[in-house]
Amino acid sequence: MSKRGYHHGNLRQALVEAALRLIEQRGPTGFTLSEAAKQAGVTPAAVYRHFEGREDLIAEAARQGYEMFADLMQYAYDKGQPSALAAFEATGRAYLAFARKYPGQYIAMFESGISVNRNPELAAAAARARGVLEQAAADLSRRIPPEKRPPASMFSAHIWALSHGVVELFARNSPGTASPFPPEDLLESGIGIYLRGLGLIAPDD
Amino acid sequence: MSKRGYHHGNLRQALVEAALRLIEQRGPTGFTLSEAAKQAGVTPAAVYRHFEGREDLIAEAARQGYEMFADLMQYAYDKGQPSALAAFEATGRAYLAFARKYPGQYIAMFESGISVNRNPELAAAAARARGVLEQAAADLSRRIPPEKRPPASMFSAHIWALSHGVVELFARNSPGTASPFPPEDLLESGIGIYLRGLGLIAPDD
DNA sequence: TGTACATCAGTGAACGCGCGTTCACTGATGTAC
DNA sequence: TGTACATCAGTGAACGCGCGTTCACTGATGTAC
Repeated sequence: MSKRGYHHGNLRQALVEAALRLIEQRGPTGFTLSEAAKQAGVTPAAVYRHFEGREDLIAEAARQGYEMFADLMQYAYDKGQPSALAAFEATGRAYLAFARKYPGQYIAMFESGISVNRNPELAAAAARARGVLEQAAADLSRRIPPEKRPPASMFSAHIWALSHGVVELFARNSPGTASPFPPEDLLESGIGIYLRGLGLIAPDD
Repeated sequence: MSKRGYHHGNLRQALVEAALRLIEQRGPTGFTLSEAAKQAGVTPAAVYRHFEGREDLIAEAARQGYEMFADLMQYAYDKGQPSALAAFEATGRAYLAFARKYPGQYIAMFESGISVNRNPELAAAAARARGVLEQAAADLSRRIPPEKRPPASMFSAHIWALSHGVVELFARNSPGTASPFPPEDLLESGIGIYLRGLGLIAPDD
């Protein structure tokens, strides 16, 4: 497991990590295969021993991101059990926590322009992440009388969209505007109002 | 006003339009100054008679987008008067309508990575757009008892985030996943539930 | 109406650059005997 | 334990490309007289 010498040891993962660092610092545009290779201490040509090319490297970064994302949300969901409400709220918080803690992965997943259907492993990881949120939404919506219950997938799409919007507009400094509120508060209060609208928490909670 | 010949006539605007077309087709990454010049029937060097460079051209495309965006939302707001609720809902719908109708502008504004503070004109246009939504939110929230009323800027931030999230995740085909619902329905139902949560529309509407 | 001239929007050639990708190679590693 | 050899992860040079930007120029346009 010597890191020095002609053979790297674990170049594949080192390249993914360099790519994540670059994507985080310079955005998906600023990322280059050559720079990632350089940061891993290796010639650009060496990358082709492990990946098909630039896009394939980004896709692997995104895949790893989705795996972590799904794990994190699953963990939050489990921890909130047996309360469906607690599980759901923890899952929502995990979304933002992930975006904050792993910005490189988040950007690779949602802003790099790579399709989630690029390869089966990536698609599977993304589906798993989506599944956790939908499960949490389904659990919670079972408490709503069936005739006024929205489909669980719509419910979770609302929360996903709100979370994503908060991340993109207020949790990143890119638009130049300082966010008016801490993103965590913004998301938490938004979800709170939404759940009240569904009758899932008391109006004067 | 002859379009042919040595002098173009209105090259500046032609370049902006070519840029918008390219941004729409290939994303902010795929856009190049040279290609925009070519599409406008002109040498790349000619661009420098009208813009400082590539970024400046994108910024102008975004500025025009913000102006249209603000106009559209202002029009929707006015049209919904005197009902605060109708005005607000129309404004929300205008958000999505803009994103759909002017994808090039939308991408230049929100996905190109250019800062809204890049130049004063751009900042002013963006502030005007934000102002319309905040006004609509403030009007509407006046109906909520003061002690349980969230700040209007938080209120409008929630709606902006939800709208933006719906656009990014479900109104574009980029993630590869077919959207589970029409984005318009998703946004309308999401806003409906949210407003119910604020007590602004009847629980069993 | 005609001529001289200033203006300035465009040309076209050139630049240096870093990119992604390919290729024949080399030398470190690990295994068979 | 030592030697021969297969494997294969990395090298380094080369490629063609299109990019953004600069520069001295040219020729169309419009105005003054």
